[in-house]
Amino acid sequence: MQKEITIYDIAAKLNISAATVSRGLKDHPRVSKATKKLIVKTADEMGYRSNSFASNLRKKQSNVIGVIVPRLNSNFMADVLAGIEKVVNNNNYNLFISQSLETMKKEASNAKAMLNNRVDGLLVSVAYDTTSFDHFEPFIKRNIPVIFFDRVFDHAMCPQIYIDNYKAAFDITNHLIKQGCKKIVHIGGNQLRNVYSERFQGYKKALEENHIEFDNSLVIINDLTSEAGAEAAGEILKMDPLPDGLFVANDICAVGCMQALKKEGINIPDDIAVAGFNNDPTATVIEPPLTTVNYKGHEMGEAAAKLMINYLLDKQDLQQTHGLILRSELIIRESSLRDKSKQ
Amino acid sequence: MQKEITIYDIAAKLNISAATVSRGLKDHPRVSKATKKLIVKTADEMGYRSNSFASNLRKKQSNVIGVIVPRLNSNFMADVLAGIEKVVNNNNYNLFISQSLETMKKEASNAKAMLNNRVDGLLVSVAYDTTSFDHFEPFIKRNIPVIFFDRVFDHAMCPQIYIDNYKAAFDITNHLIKQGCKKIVHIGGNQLRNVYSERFQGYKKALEENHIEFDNSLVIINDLTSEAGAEAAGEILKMDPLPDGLFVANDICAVGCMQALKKEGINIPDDIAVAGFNNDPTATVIEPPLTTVNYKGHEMGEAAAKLMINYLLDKQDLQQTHGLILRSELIIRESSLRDKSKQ
DNA sequence: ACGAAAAATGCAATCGATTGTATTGTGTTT
DNA sequence: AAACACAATACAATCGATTGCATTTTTCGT
Repeated sequence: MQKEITIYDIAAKLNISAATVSRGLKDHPRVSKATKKLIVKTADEMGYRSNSFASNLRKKQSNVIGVIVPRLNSNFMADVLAGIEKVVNNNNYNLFISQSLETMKKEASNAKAMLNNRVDGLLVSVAYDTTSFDHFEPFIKRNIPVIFFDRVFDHAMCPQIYIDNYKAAFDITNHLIKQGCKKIVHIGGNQLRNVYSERFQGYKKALEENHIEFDNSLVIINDLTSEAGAEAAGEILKMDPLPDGLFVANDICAVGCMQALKKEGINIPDDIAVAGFNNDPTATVIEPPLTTVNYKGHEMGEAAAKLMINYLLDKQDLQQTHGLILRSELIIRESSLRDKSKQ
Repeated sequence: MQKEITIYDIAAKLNISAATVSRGLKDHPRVSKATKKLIVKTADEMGYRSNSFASNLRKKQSNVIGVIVPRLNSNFMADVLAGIEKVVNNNNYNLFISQSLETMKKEASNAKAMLNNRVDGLLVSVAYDTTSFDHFEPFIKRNIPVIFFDRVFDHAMCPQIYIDNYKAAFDITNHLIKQGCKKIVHIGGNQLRNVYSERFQGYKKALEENHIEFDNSLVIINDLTSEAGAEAAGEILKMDPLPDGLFVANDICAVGCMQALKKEGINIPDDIAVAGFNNDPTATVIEPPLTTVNYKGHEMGEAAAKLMINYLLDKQDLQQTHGLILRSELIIRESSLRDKSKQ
């Protein structure tokens, strides 16, 4: 194994100073074109690679952006990460990625690791049970930007990127009502999280506007997994009379619930019209295909990363953009579409 | 914003040397317990965080492991990453993650970035069109371990982690034949990649053992997306007589194909029995549920990460473990199960 | 209480790139 | 040919933690 080449080795070989080599390699205007060319050529020949540790130490920045997500193995998050990676990579930054596995404890320890590894910025979608901001305070104190996406946390110094969950939930519930639903069950997630509480509020608002009384016994809160969906189906089937509509806060859970309902002979959409949220791949595979809200993770990832990069490059004021609301769209499929002639 | 605290600040405050502080912080045996406690306490009070740049520079290691995958937004890869992250994180390493987007070009540029960022090791699942090892050579030259998983590349210095694709494909094809299939179509991916060529070979071998003549016109090679599956369905429907079995090299494509076939009135499994590969979430949602090969990405990720960590910690010989074959299992569902009484 | 061994701490070089300032070199003007 | 401007390059300090070796302090046996 060869010894690593440094700028000093290059300098020695060319009989010039290391300072000039350093400047030459990064295209500094104070180095003549001829010398530059020679330096680059020699560096190449000698198999030089810049030592980022030394450079980072001196420059006090790492060109690394940290990302903390609840889980890596979720379709939505994978999309988001793909979007982030694309932007970050195009700007010569690198990504540190870790998952909180939905607990604040791990989220905090991840944040600490990111801090010690001196990320230049942090992108976060918070865990299911995060209630405190303490683990992010050290970043704020040091002026390291923290940006929240999707599952956001309110903090004056942290921009947020999300969709209008309230409106989307309102629209989709409204749609169910228009299809003739009068008794609509809502399956939601932890109300601590904006995404789930807003979806719940949107649902309530739609009921209200349509003069349907809100009934708390029609609300089921769980962890929105497929299994939880199947369990919820059990609860639904016990309701008397049966509900005629169902709005679930995510597709995975909606699909799990649909499968269980179908097994019990429930006809969708005629007995119960169903709508989900997220436009998961399974939504188009289930029969009937699931009405849902589409919001592209890839775009959200790109938006979050771009905001971060712009801040890091221009040092523009982060507080100027406090919120960034991305577009979402209602996708109506057969799971909620009733034959108008029957009504 | 406060100035960052260094070991010198701590040393000054305690009237001891920076060397002792450094040793005290990392629990070096040559520092007395009393001093250690004092150092840690003071560091804590002063809000000290270690400067990883300086430490890395001196120690010539980064405690970072790089991962290059074809795509982040695939269910399987997300599982793998979750597994990797878990192990790596438990061992105080961090993850650099990037995606090649299935092109060797981006894979090479990612590898270069990883090299310059001085990862301590590299985990790779190669892109669709990777034909050369050149971009990994610099790692080998520097003794930086490179481990391939799932989509592996043959190289004497690089351990590989994968499942027995050949056997799994053989078994699943065999299963189709046992269900009475005589004319089985295979939809496969780029034959450059071990995973797809081995699945193809396993399919051929099963035909051979069952004295069914291999027919190249029954083989469709595409990029295994859902859309490609739908297209393939078109080709299948043109075959005369229709095939009675279908083995697809991944579930996403199989599901896309099934949906298209069903739309044309094909009955699955009675007209055509179908089997996929991967046990994607959609496999249990499609109707009828899809027979497939289950291999857990999470486990594969853990295995790859553990091998890497063990090497990095113990500097044990990497070449000892050249291949690590993980278990996979055939999951038989209704898409391939024919009523025995009918046969 | 003395010397030797053991324990605790300090010294100073090192890792490699960056950058403010100083110096050298080149060319132009008159 | 002297004087000056300006381009090109060199010098040397700096970033903060680590570690081999030297030095000081403590412990303990006799």
